[in-house]
This record gives sequence, C-alpha cells and structure tokens, in this order.
Amino acid sequence: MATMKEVADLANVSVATVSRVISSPDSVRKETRERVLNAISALHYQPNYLGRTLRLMKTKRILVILHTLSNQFFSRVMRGIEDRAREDHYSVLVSVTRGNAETFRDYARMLQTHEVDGCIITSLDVPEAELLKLSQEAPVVCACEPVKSRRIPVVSIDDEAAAYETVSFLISKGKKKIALFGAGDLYYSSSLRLKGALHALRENGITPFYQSDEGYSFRSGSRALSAMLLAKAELPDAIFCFSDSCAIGTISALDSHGFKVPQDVSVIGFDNTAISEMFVPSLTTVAQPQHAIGYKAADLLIRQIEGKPIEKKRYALQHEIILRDSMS
Amino acid sequence: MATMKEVADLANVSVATVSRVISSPDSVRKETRERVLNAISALHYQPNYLGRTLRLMKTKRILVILHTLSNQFFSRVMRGIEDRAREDHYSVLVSVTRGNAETFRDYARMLQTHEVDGCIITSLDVPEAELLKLSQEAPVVCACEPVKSRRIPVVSIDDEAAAYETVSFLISKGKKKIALFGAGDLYYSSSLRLKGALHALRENGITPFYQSDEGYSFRSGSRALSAMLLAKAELPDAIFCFSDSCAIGTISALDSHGFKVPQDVSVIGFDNTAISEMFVPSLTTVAQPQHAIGYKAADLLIRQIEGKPIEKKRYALQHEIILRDSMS
DNA sequence: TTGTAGGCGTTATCAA
DNA sequence: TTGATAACGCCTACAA
Repeated sequence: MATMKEVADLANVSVATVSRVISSPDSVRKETRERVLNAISALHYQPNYLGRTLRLMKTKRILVILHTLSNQFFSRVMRGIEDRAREDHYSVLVSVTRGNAETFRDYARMLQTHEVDGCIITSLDVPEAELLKLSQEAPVVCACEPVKSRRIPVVSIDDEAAAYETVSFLISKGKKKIALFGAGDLYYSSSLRLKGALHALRENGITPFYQSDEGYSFRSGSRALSAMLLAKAELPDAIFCFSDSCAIGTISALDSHGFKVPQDVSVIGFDNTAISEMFVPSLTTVAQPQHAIGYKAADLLIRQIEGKPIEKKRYALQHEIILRDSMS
Repeated sequence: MATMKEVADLANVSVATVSRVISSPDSVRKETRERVLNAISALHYQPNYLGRTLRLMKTKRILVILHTLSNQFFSRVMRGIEDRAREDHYSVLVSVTRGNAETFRDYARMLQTHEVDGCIITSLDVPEAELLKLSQEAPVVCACEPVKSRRIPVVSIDDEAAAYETVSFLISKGKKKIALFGAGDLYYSSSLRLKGALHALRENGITPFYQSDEGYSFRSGSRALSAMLLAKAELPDAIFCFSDSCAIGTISALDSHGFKVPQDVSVIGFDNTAISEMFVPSLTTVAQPQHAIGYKAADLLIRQIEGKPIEKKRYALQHEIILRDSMS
C-alpha cells in the first residue's frame, strides 16, 4: 500500500496538498490536482483508514452486536440497518457474542476506542446498568429486545400489547383451551408477552390450559410439547408459541406424536421469520417489522452520532398478526 | 477515554513506562508498576486500538465476508472460525456484501489498511483475478465455495465427488427416475455437483429425469418443481436438490400440489443446515462439515498471518450422506 | 529500571 | 494556492 507521502513525492507536492485533493478537491489548482490524481492512480493509492481515524476520531462505521448468526430474525433487521446506514455512507460491521459478557465487552470497547462511531445492540449480555453507562459514553441503540431502563434508546415492538391482541383474537375465534409456550423471564420480551397473554385470558375468565418456560428455540418447542403431553390428557385448542422456532419445534414434535396441525390443534408463532412462510404447514404468527426495526435503530444511532436530537428514547413499532395454515 | 499520557502523569512516570507495564510488565520495577496499575484503574484506562494498530500494523482481528446473514449454513461455519480464532486470541468481525462488488471492495480495503490482519471470504463477489491479487497482498482464505484458481487458499468439500456418491447411492437404492435441481453455473459448486451427478447417472446408463437451474433458494425449489410438473406427466423417484433451502422449497411446493414426501417422491437436500433436522419431514441431505470448514479456514488464515507455512492451497473436507425422513 | 524521542498515516492550522 | 508542522495515541530503539 502506497502512502500519502509517496503520492506527494511522485506528484512533487506536499502531503497537505494530496490530502486536500482527497477531501476538498476544489481548494487546489486544477493543474496540481491532476498531477496528484495521476500519482494516486499510478500508485493505486488508497487512504489509510487508521491514520485518518486517529486524526478525526470518526470512522463512518457502525457495529452491530448479535447473540448469534443462526437467528433468521436478525437477517432482516440487518437489512434495515444497512439500508439506513448506506443513506449516509456508513458501513456496518457485525460481531457475535454467543451470550458471553466478556466477548460483548471486547466488542463494545471498539466504541470507546473510536474504531466505530456507534453501536446497535441486540444481544443483552451484560447487566443493564453497564449498558446504560455505555450508552452515556457513546452512541448506542438497543434493538429488537426491550430493555427496562427508560434512558437507553431502544427500538422494538410492544410485546405486551401484541400478545394481548393475539390471545384476544384466538378467543374471538372460539379457542378456549390455550397453551402458552414462552421463555419465562429469560428475556424481558418473554415476560411482557406472557403478561399480555395472561391479561387477555383473565379478561375472558379463562385460565391458561398449560404454560411452559422452556425458551425461544426449536428444541424448547419439542420439550414443552412433551412436557404438556405428559401433564395433560388432551390437546388444547391452540398453542401460542413466543417464537417461530419454538412453534416449528412444537409442530415437529406434534407430528412425531401423530397429531396434525391445524386439524388437531392450532399453533401460532411469533416473529414472522423467513421459516414461517416456508414451513409446512406455513405458520400463523405475530409479525415483527424486522426491516423497520433495523432501519429505525440505525436512524436513531446515526442521529446521535451526528449530534442531532432524538425525540424520545423508546420506539415501539407496529406488529401484525399474519394468518397462515397452522391455525384453523 | 483516558489516554496513556494521563495515566503517566497521574503515576508520575513517562508514557514509555506505562506502555511497558501493559506489554511487558516484568520489565518494570514492582513499585512503579503498582503505581501505574493504580493510575490505570483509577482512570479506567483502556489502550486505544487505533494508536496501537497504527504503530504495530497488527490488530488481532480477522474479517469474515459473507453474502448474507440469512443463510443458516454460515452460522455453523462462523462457530468454527470463532473457535479457532479464540485459541490465538483473535476476534472476528463479520461484513455482509449482498453480492455487491463495491461493498466487497469496501470491506476488503480493511485488509490493505491493516484494520484487520486477515480475511475469510465466503462471498465471491468480484472476479477471481481480483481475489487472487488480494490474496497475494494480504492473508486471505476462501471458504465454503470452491474457486477455480489453484493459487488461492480454499477450504470446502469435494462437490463433484459428493454429488457423484449421492446419485450412485440413490441408484443403488433402486431410484431410476432422478431429477436434479441445481443452480446452473451461478455457483462453481453447483456446476461441480451437476458434473458429479451426471457422471453417476451416465455410468449407470441413465439420463436425468429432469434438470433445473433455478438456484439454491427456497423459491428456486418451488419454481423448479412447478416447471417440472408442467413438463412431465409423472413424478420422478427422487429429486436431488443442490441445497437444503431448495429442497424444502420443493417439498413445500409438492405439498401444495397434494403430493407426499417420501411416499410419492423422495427429496434429497445438500448442506445439512439446521432446518434439515427441523423440517417435517426431516431432510435426507449431503452434510458439509460446516464447523470444520470454518475451523480449518481460520487455521489457515492465522498461519498465514503469523508467517507460518501452509502445506497446500486446497482443502477438501469430508462430506457425508445423512439419512432422514424425506427419502424412502 | 526508566525516560527521550521518532514515527506509524492522516488532517488541520497557520504562514508563506 | 500551497507547504511546513503539529497533533491523534501508541510502541520501541536508544540513551541515561
């Protein structure tokens, strides 16, 4: 890699002039500029980000911290982030924590050392107090998973309302025996969904047919179903799973027990990930506006980076119940 | 963020001493060292990566270039990469190109400017000549998708052999009417798989029942099936899809036409992504050793970064046919 | 054992 | 319009 100094020597100018040709070409005489431009292309010169960053403390890069790459959900969120980032010429880097707090801190440090201008956090691997501190030191936005603190900018849906509406809808369709497959309070979103679901049941004088806290994963769905089959002599009318993965785990387990969806029981998922359209039967699910969440999160982040005000800290985007084949 | 200078002032030493406390603690007197350490924790000092990198031209970071986050396949490859990286304390950054050559170049530039020490490429978005050039300038390893050049280090499976064996196996199981759903020469891997499959058919005096080049995606599967149904009056014995996504797209389309898998037709996938276990019916598929591919790629990359020799350029890891419910 | 000083590649200020 | 020079934060000869 050629350096600016080499370009300067070749073009018989100072480094200052080369720098100007790059950042404000109009401020240098046409003839000189062309000489510099020629030298640049002759040497295949590319500005070194490191030197520039050290000087400017600006990178035009943002970091997205993910728990894992295996969650389809984030793929569409990422698209939203990228689309917004591109508008202002930011590039996006992704890091994966696998839930490890130390790994999280390693990546978060890129913020403090100005290797990235800001950070979108979807994986809550450290105590919320630490998140809050980070968000006070540098531009940070949480996305997808709600946080309790009202001082950290966060973009998600209203989980409680979404679950409330979904269960109300199920009841309006005549479902009375409703099982809830969630993740306990492993995720704040799950507690909120449970709260909303129970609220709707209570309002209709119904008690949950069965309740499970196994988690959001495929295996959680199978496990929850097995446990329920052991505990109860019959199937419910509907199983409301708090994630699509859990829902297909549930359907897959139902299948291996010889039960048909939706003939024997309806299954409702949550998220509207790609798999919900592809699965057989396709999944009725509560859609999260994944692209919009990513887009809005990136928007808030960039506003912060560029010192513009953000109106409020919490953004709850609109969910939607999508009817497909897994519900009768 | 406190700087090294501030720490030095607080501890009444020079920056050199602070630097030494960090990089080779034994070279400074115990008492001084403790004073420095105290100052460090008092100021919450964290070394600035940028300054260090600019000086050392070493980051202990590697970059993985992906086409998209929505491909489950890479999630396990990433785990392999991370596991190997962690052994030598490298951290891993991911970037997504969506097949855009300019985006690819933006990220690849991080290599040339020493923002990362090396790069694992899984998304072949630029002409192979450019890849070759890049690999000659900096540590680069291609992974998952084979490249034609023998001078770029690449880790994948032997696609041709895998497809050859799979089709031979199908024939040995009595399948005679075999359809091939591939991606034409959109990917080099697809051409190789096709070549292997056709070889096995020819060897047994069989012509392909039907052949499609729609692609590796879910929709490709549905599209290929519809086209086949239009072209032929009957179903084949087996459909060999060159990806799992394509396979479930095919099964899903078969289902909507009222056909059952594997009763009416067997469907075989490729990759052994997470979905192949979760789908109903579960997928018989050609497994790629995803974790091993990632691990080996990272291993080769780190060897290059640290100036160690790598024995050869091409590594074809072992594939395996995994029998599940989608085949009778 | 510790300090001084130069330099990594930029950009920005100030003079010329 | 251009150039010299001082940062940015760090590491490392070399000197003390």
